[in-house]
Amino acid sequence: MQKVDTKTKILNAAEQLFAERGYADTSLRLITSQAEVNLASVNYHFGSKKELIQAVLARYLEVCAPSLEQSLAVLNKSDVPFTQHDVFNCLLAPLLELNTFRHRGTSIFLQLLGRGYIENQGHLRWFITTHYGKVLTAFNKAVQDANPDLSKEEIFWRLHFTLGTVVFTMASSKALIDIAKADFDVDVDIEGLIKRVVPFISSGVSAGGTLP
Amino acid sequence: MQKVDTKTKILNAAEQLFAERGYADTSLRLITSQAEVNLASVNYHFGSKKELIQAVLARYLEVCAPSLEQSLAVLNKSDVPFTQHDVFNCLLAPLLELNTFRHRGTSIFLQLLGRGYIENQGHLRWFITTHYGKVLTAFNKAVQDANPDLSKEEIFWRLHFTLGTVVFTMASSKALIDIAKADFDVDVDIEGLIKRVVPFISSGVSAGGTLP
DNA sequence: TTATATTTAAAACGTTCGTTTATCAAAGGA
DNA sequence: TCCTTTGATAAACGAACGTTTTAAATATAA
Repeated sequence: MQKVDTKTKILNAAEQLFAERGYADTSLRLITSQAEVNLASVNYHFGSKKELIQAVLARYLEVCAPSLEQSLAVLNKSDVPFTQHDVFNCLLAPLLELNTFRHRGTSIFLQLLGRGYIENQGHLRWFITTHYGKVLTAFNKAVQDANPDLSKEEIFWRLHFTLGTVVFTMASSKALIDIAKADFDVDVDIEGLIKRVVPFISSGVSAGGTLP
Repeated sequence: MQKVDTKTKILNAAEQLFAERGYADTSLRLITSQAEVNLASVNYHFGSKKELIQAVLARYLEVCAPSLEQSLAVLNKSDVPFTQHDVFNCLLAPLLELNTFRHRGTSIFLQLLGRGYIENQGHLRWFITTHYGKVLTAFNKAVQDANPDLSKEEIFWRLHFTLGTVVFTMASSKALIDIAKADFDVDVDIEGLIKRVVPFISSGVSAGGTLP
């Protein structure tokens, strides 16, 4: 049995609890007791709770961001026209790749991202933006090219609607999956959830103008 | 100048702060200082913070729920077929009606609802469900009738996606409106936001099956 | 080995929170 | 009138939190 150092034990326990309960509702005492390390070691290794949160996210961003950038770059460099469906597919592969990086990695990452957006903590918004700026710009460009009929402003709104859909779905994915099991006796995992949400948001983004 | 009693002053200050900052991030001390009343009066008049939160929501539910029920009942009793667009329009009028009940009432109510869903406080989920059970059932039936090709399970998922879109949009409406003003120099109010989100979710709910 | 740096451990600090208590003023009814 | 109820106010309570301090233990290098 390999020895896992304290820093990693903290990160593993923290990402699980942050995803399940949110950042504010997860105390350092809960994390350290779950990780079976001392309370003070969080501040020793990470400096503060804020920096721990950023470190938890950083582990995923380091894996995900380059993969996403490359995927979008291929699409944007291409000469053949592409659809909104292609754009979302660009996101899908790098996101699902996180499941090989860690068990339930995709779900955890999207939940962490969602919690960060929902809990109004400026430092996280800033942290994500600085690490995701290039990806977001590339993604925005791809969506514009896929929907030449939509104004930039319309795209702005619809991408935020999309973000809301995904973030909310992931943040409450556990509850949704449990309800689906109880009400419809179906087993849905995170991949099944994504497969169901993509048609929804694809159709929404490419929808016609304001209803008559 | 009419005298406003302490209870109402607390409710007014609380709903504003809850909508802006969320329930957990709004302390009773902030509420009572804003309302210019004594700290202990919250527990005197409402019993606890939980009950204050429920009282804040109740003021809106009492106005909104009957109106929504009636609106949906008319639709469900009708013999002529209706579309998804009609269903959402059923929600629109009672929701916008809240703007006459209170300044920015629609926005505040949807934000309160969204915060309640996002902040995983069981008592609020329970409170909303018991007060909204009939409306939700009627709404669900209307959506099924408007989309006979979709299975109940598919509708279940898409309605939760819709909920996520609306809730997230409303919870961050202030930020979104500010960004839109800065980036596109447009003034969007809550009504404009709804007009933009309805095509998105309408198209999403009625979308075709899983993408190939 | 000794000396130095790193990591763990326990305890306490200072703050904020929801809630409770104790006291007092005002109002209402018999 | 007196007495009870209702409401307002200041003060304090106990718990939980992030963080800091202090000291001991462990690893590293000379």
